[in-house]
Amino acid sequence: MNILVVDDEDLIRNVIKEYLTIEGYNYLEVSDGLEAIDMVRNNNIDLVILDIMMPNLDGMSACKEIKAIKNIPVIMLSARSEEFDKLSGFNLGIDDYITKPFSPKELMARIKAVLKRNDVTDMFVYEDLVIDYKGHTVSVEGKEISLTPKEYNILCYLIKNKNIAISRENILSNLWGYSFFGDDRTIDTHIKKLRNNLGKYRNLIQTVHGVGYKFELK
Amino acid sequence: MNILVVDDEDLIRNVIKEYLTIEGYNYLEVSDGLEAIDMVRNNNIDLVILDIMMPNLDGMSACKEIKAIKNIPVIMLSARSEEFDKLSGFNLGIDDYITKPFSPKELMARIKAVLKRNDVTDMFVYEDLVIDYKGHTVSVEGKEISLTPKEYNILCYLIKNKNIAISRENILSNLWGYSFFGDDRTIDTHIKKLRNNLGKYRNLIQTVHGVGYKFELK
DNA sequence: CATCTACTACTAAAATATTCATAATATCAC
DNA sequence: GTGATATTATGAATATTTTAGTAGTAGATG
Repeated sequence: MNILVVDDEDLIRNVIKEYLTIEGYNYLEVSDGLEAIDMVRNNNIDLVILDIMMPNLDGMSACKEIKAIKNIPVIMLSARSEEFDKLSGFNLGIDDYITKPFSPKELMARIKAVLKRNDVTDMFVYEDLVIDYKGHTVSVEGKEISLTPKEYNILCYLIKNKNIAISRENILSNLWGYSFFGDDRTIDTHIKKLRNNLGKYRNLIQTVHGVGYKFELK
Repeated sequence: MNILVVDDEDLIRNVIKEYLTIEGYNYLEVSDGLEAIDMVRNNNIDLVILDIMMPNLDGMSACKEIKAIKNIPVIMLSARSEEFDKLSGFNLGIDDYITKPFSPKELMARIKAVLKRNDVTDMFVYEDLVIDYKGHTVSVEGKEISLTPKEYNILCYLIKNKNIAISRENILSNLWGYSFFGDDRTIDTHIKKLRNNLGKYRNLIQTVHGVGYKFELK
């Protein structure tokens, strides 16, 4: 289990490190949100502990990005004075929350709980189309199919919004970040490839003429 | 708006009742989780306010059940001492959260906010004519009918203005966006096709001679 | 450097929108 | 009511828009 700790305070990181190591977790650390995103993108992280107040990129934004890259559990840290932030976090998909100063023992308990909880739910299954979010794999009829990151992300995004027609712009702004000024139509190409890869499940991705696409489960 | 309050303390219920009534909401109450589930199953509840600590079935479990029955917003209540419970709620789809003791005014504000957030009014239902705005689908007698974008948009627009006669110009300027220099009469064709697609509901779209069209619900 | 991925441009195909001629219907003056 | 007139409905042909598919290039990755 690789756990990434993101906090700009050395003291905090060191305390958490000590406890994580004792508990047998693999420990990784960075000190701001941007590095965290990089880390998640390039390493096989299983859980992120994220401070809210950080330089470069705050915890909320980082959490959003992280969840977009890979749906791994995130536990947020915050100073007691930031109580209000709690609420705006509800929609970010935060998995747990703890206020500073916290007891390391409590944090460990929460990590265990979150990991356990996510063990069960980290799958999408429809007949024999299975998506293992943790392993980043998709299989059809028991056979793993290989998707590119874009294909995988689009699939997950459509599934997350299943039965909802999603516009190309929406997909772009959610999966490309905010810096893509290219052609909408690149989505079509990804969708085409995705459909081909999905084989007999290709028609779960419906085109909504004049709007975009939709993952439809009856 | 029917709001269900689930709490085993009479005092709390009464306070909330008083405020909800003032605000013009319809108030319903039960005192434990099991009753709450029953209530949601059999009544048209729009929002649930749910205490965490309750006899019979705790708030967390009740919330999970409720969300499974019907996707209505849930606001959780908890005593300050129950801080721990906050966390495990994150994955239950809780819409908001407030700790006791709370100011009724704040609770009202949250209710309003949650209702607004959830009120995308994403369905239109008349007998077995159903429009799923999110999914961009229309079904009659349980069967999905396929509408072109223009047909769909016109239908939605007429429904949005139901029982009001809408001129062709009005439709054009609202749904075509760009300045359309073609023939008004293209609307007639769309209406014709729309009516055909609506099958037994074709006559909900009435012709208002000399004016335009109207979606009429008696 | 070799390979995989993302993107773009272009063409084909499909779906949709519009026009137009004609039939049907409503409205109104009488 | 009747007929003249205006308005709407319909069917079919045509134009336009949108999406799918193809292929190639740029760019990233390892």
